[in-house]
Amino acid sequence: MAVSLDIDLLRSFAHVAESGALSRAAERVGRSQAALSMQMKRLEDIVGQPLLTRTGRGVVLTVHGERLLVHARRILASHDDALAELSGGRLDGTLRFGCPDDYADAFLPALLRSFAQLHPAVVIEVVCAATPRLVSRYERGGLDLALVSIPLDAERAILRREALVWVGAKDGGTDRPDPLRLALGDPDTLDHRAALAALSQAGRNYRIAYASGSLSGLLAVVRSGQAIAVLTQAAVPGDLRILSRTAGLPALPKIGLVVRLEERHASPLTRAFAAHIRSLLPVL
Amino acid sequence: MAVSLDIDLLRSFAHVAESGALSRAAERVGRSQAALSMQMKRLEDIVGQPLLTRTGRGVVLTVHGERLLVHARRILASHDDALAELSGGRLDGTLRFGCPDDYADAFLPALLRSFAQLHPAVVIEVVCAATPRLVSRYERGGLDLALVSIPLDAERAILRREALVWVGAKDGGTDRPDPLRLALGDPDTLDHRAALAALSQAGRNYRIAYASGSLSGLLAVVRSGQAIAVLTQAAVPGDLRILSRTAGLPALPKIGLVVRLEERHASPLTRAFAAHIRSLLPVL
DNA sequence: ACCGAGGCTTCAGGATTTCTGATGGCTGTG
DNA sequence: CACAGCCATCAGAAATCCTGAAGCCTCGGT
Repeated sequence: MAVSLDIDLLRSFAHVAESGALSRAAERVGRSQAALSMQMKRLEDIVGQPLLTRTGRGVVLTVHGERLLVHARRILASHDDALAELSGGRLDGTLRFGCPDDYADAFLPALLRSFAQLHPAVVIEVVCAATPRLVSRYERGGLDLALVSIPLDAERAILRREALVWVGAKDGGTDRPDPLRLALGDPDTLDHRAALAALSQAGRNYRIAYASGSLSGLLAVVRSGQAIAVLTQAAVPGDLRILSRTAGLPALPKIGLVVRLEERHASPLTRAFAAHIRSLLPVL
Repeated sequence: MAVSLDIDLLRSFAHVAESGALSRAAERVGRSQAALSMQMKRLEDIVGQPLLTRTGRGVVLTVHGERLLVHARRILASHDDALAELSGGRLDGTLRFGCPDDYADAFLPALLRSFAQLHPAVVIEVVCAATPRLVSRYERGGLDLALVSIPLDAERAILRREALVWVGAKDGGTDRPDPLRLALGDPDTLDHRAALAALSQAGRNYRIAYASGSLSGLLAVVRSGQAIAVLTQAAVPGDLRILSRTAGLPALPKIGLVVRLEERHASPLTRAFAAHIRSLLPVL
């Protein structure tokens, strides 16, 4: 007797669960209905539990079936991710990928290099911008795929969590001017909003010393020691200092990263890159 | 040509990757070395990419192999979870399960009921206590399995994230006495510490009006309107009120939930229940 | 009440897949 | 240079899995 589940069996099972009938599931997976019947029996043998109860019209899941379905979906999702990333022989073509500029340094090199190793013929055009701009561009169809920041309390499955931190010049003194001088990026970004929210909640006075969409301009101001800023932890360059919370600055929330794409009409290449991000980002 | 990966193939592949040699992997999975060779070829056909480069001494993974290995481990972990939860025909015996008392109301009923449906012959002894006590009890061998809270910034894979919130009596006025009156639970818990940390960071004065390990005692004090408390969101009973942050109370962090067990020498029953928690908790 | 449609299971035969054991080639080591 | 360790390949055998036919059951319409 087999001791492992089988992807094909699980896929058939998922179809059965969705359609409520072996015969309809059989159509979808392109096999005879007898085959489906035998597959389900096999699955029940492997699991050692009944999964379906046969009614006159079709079948319904047992308790064990319901639980297995949860696992089956998870396994199938991982499996499809794996195949999307690796299969299809040589992929080629061009992909327009949007990446928040604060993550570009931290993630892009590893992401692009490892994907290029897998699929050397693919050209990836990277658009770096603040998340809100990426979103609008994506929605206008100007991107195939975008990595975006979202608040942590959102519903979606978060790929990775990043801390927001206060940063200042490395040699900056420990004294903080009372109207705190801030350098802030794009006004719609999470870090911008989180900074202001944290300060006003803590009742601190502040003054915006610099505001613009340009990350490098912002960093220049911070390096000059004229202001401090809020960045995602991964974006802090080595020559800046993370200001510990002992400095009297309010705590900042964490934010989440997700990948945006329409799973429905994405090309194999888009799927492959999405799967690559999903599997790599959590461990980078 | 097959269009799906196969769990057995992936398991063989994982063994090959770990041992660096087909022959050793063959021993471990109990097949001939020729079989392993053919399996790996099959896998390469399915994926459409070379996975191994044959050296004189053994094999090493290609770039594609490395990426597949990541996915393979994920898939195998899900698969083993599925089998652990469902298989083995009828499980029976007794399991000592530790659950933080603040989650007991929210999760235990669903968790125990659905597991009982799967394995009616199993008896689960539940120990409800604050996390630190569960941990010490677990470490003394007094529990087979425990659900525990940990800070969100920990390394481990978090099963679920819960918000900490301020709660007060439903009809409590909106005025807060300046030395805030707090009711706090076990002094080592995350909620206790988070409450004090948040208040002192915000510079609020407070006074501890009640402190004890008993959650129900604590709730009684809060109901009386004599004090406010910090609870995990899931633990707030319907007759208490969550104090919105507009009330001038400092923000509280979120915390994470993980399951504690020694994967090494856990019984099938323990594994089954752990797998059950892992698959159910995120969606409860 | 009866009949037909739709649905599931079972069975036997055959096609396909996958294993084993043997053989041979290759690569480093002593 | 011979040997040991390792992998690929091959042919036959074994196991698996599918198809198509036949049978049983339930439901709904006549």
